[in-house]
Amino acid sequence: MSFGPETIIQGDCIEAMNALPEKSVDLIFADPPYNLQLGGDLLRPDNSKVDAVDDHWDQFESFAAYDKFTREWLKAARRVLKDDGAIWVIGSYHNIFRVGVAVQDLGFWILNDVIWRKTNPMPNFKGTRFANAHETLIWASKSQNAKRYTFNYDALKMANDEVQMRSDWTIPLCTGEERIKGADGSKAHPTQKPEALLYRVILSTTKPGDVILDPFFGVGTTGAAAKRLGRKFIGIEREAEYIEHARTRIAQVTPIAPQDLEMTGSKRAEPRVPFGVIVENGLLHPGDTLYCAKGAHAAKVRPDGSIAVGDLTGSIHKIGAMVQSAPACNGWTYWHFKTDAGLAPIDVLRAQVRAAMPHA
Amino acid sequence: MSFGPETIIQGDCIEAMNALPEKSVDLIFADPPYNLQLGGDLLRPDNSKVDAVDDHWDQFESFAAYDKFTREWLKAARRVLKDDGAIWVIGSYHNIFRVGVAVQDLGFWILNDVIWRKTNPMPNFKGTRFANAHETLIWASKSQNAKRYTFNYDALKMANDEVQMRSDWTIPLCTGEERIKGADGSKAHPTQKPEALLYRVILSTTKPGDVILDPFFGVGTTGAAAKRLGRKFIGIEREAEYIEHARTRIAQVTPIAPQDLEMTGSKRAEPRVPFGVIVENGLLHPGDTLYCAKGAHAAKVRPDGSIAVGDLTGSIHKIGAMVQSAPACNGWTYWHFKTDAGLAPIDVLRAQVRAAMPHA
DNA sequence: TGAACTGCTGAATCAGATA
DNA sequence: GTATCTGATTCAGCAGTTC
Repeated sequence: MSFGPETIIQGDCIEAMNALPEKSVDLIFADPPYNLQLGGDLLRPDNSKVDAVDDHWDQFESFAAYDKFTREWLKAARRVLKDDGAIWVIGSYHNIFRVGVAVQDLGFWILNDVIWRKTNPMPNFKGTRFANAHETLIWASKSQNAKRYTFNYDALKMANDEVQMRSDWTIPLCTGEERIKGADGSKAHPTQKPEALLYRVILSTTKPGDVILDPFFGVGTTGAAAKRLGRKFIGIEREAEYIEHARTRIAQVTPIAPQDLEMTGSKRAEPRVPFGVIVENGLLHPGDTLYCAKGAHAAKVRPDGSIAVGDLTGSIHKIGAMVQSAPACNGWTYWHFKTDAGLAPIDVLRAQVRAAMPHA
Repeated sequence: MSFGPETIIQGDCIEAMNALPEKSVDLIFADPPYNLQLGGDLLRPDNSKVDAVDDHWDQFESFAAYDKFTREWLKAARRVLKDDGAIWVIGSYHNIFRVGVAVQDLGFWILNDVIWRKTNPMPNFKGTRFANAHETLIWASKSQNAKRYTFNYDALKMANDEVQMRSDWTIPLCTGEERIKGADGSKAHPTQKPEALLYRVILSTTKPGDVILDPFFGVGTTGAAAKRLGRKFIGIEREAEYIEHARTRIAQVTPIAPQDLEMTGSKRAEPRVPFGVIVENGLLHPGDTLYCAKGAHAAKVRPDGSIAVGDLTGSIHKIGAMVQSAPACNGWTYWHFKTDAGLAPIDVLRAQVRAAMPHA
C-alpha cells in the first residue's frame, strides 16, 4: 500500500493505527497526552487521617490506567512501523518515565534520549521548584537488531557548524506568529510544538519521500514540517477543531523544491571503489611504491590491487594495519604516492575515479 | 538517633539502610548502577580502546532483575527518609525511565527532572547517534502531600546571576586533578561524578547540619561536597577499595562557610548559533540564494545549513574561503541575503536568533 | 617564560556489505 | 544464521613536552 502525501484521519489513534497496514510507515512522531488526572482525586484537604496505603493504591490505579493506554498505542504504533523504522516520543517528567519503560518493554531499542532545552521557558512563579525548562524526547528503533534505522549524521553535523550534533537541543518555544490562534485570539492548542523541533527530528531521521505518522496530530506541526521537507505524513486526531486548524495551516505551507532538498551525504553511501580499479585504470602501476605519511613504511603495488611489504601481501587495509600493528586501518588515507608536490594520499585517486563515474 | 557528621558503612545498601532508624535522614542522593548493555569493544578513530564500564556491579540479567533491585533499594531508602525529606537519583536513558517509574509507584512525588548538560561529553565515535551529552536527575519528595521539602530558592537565584535556576545545569565532567586516581595512575572509580553537581544538589535542597545519605557512595563525592558545605553524611558502599579512596579524599576537605561558596559552573555556556539553526527557524529557506557583498559570487542554501556553489558544497565558512581562494573566511560577514533595502549580511539573522534566546 | 604541540581520556547500549 | 572484508569515525579539556 502506498499513501498519498497528506493524510489526516479523525478518530481514536489506536483504532486508526490498527486499520493501517502493518510495516508501512518509516517514522512515528508522538506527542501523547500526559494528563494523569491526579491531584483532584488524591488531594485530601481534611488531612485528618491519611491512609498511606490507600494513597499509594489510588496513585497506582491512576498510573496503571495511563500505563495501559501507553502500552496500547505504542503496540499499535509498533505494528505499523517498518522494521527499519524508528519512533520519537516527547514528554515531561509527568509521563516520560512511564513512556520510556513501555518503549523498552515492547521491544523498541532506545537510541538516544534528547533534551529540548527551551530558551524561554515559563518561570516557576511560586519559587518552589526549578524552572521547568526542558522536555525529553525518546528516539528508538523498532528492535535491538534493527541496525538500519535512518540517521543523517553528516547533514546534522553540517547543520551544527561541523561539530557532531549533541543530545541536547536549544530551541525556543512556539510563540508569536507561529502559534495557531482560535477565532477569539486565544491559543488553539495548549501544547503546540515549535516547527523547528520537528524540522530537526525529520531532517535527522528520515529521507525525502518517507512516510511519517503522528498519532496525536493536534494542530499539525508534524504535517507542516513534513510537507515543507518533502515527506509524506499521516496524522491522527480526535478533535475536529484541531484538524480544522491543521488543514488550514498545512495548506499554506510551500514545500521545498525537490532539488533544494539535497543535503550533505554520508561517505558510506558513496560507491565502493576497489583499489584494483586504480591500478586497472593506470592511475598507479604494478611495481609502484606506496608510503605512509611519514615515509617510515613502504609497500609495492601488485597487478591485482594487493600490495606487498617484504613477504607480507594483502589489501591496502590489511597491510596498513599490519605494519602499524593496529587492529584496523583505512588504507585509502594511510598510504600515499609520490607526486611533484610531495606525498599525496591514494584517496585522491579514488576521488578521481568516482568523479569519472556516471552519476547514479 | 543522631548521626556523627561523617559515617561510612561498608556493605549492601539495602541491608545497611534497613539497619538505620526510620525517618532519620533529610536527603538521599543515589547514583545507582545504570545497567549499561554494551556490545564488544569500542575503538576510537585513532584505534585506541574506550575504557568502558564493564564492572560486575553494573551487570543485570534482565530489565525485570534491574527493576526488582531498583524497587528494593528505593523502598529501603524511603523508609529512612524523614517525611519532609527528598531524594535525588541520577541516571542515563539506559535506566532512568525504570528508576522514574519505581520512584512514582513507591509513592514519591517528582518535583523536577533536572538535566546535567555536559560541556565535554565523550563524542559518538562511529557517527551512529547524537552525542550522548547529558544525564538525567530526578528530584522527588517523599509523598505528594509532603509540601515542606527544602528548596533554597533565593540562594539558588542569587547564585545564578539573579535569574531563576532552570532545570538544565551545564557542568563539566569530573576530570583532571579532581578525578581520584589509583596507585597506577588509572581512575579509581569508573563513574565518579563532579563535585560541582553535588554542590548544587546539596545547596539547593538541604540546610546546614542536615543528614545526607548516599547508598552508592563510590569514592565519596557526596561526602566531600557535604563536608565542604557543613552537612552530615552517611555513605554506604560495598567495595572496600572505593571506601579507602573516599576516606582519604574526605579527610583532605576543609569545610567552608556557605556564604563564601562560589557556585561552580553556574556560568552558562553560550551555545553557538550554527548556520543550520537559521534555516531551521525559517529565517532562510533551502533554495534561497546568498551573495558576496559585491554580488560576484552566489551560493544556494541547503536544508542542513550547508551551501552550494556549483558542485562545491560545505559550510558558509568553507565555501566562502574556496570561492575567494582564501585560506579562511568568516561566512557570517562574507555572505549576504537579499532584502528590500539591498544586500544584508547573514550575521543580522544570527543576531535575530540570539535576541530570541535571552537565556540561551 | 610562554606559546605551540602531542597525547590521553570521559557511564557508550557506536558499521555495513558481501559471501 | 556466521564469517570475512572494506573502510568510516571524535570533542573538549587537561597534562606534559617541545620550541
